[in-house]
Amino acid sequence: MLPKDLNFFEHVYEVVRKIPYGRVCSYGLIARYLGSPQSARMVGWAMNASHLKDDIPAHRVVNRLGLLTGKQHFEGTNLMQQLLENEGIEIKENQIVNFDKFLWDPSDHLPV
DNA sequence: CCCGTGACGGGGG
DNA sequence: CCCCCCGCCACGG
Repeated sequence: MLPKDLNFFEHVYEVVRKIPYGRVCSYGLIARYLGSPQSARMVGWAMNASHLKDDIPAHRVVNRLGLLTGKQHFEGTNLMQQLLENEGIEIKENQIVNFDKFLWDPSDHLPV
């Protein structure tokens, strides 16, 4: 799957929809799972466009260090953090505490 | 058409 | 910790 594929965004959305409640994933892992490891930016772009759809848990996508780099794109000043905290994820200084415990890698749970 | 700008990530200094 | 460069590519000016 290449980002040139017109359905790249849709494939990203399919993966994001499968991130379990209370877990998070990174842009890079999603790109890697889709066979386009260099296209993490496009995953971010897909999230940017995802606000049109209401069935995509975009708050569960963070950067590779567990930082809430996308929070500016959510309403208000703290919606992304609040949504994650509602799912039992602790955040300190914009960073998910015990990130490795919550990280969900699609390659470990979804078919190739 | 070129160019700057990114919800990114890896590499190097 | 800081910085820069590169690959990636959609979008707007």
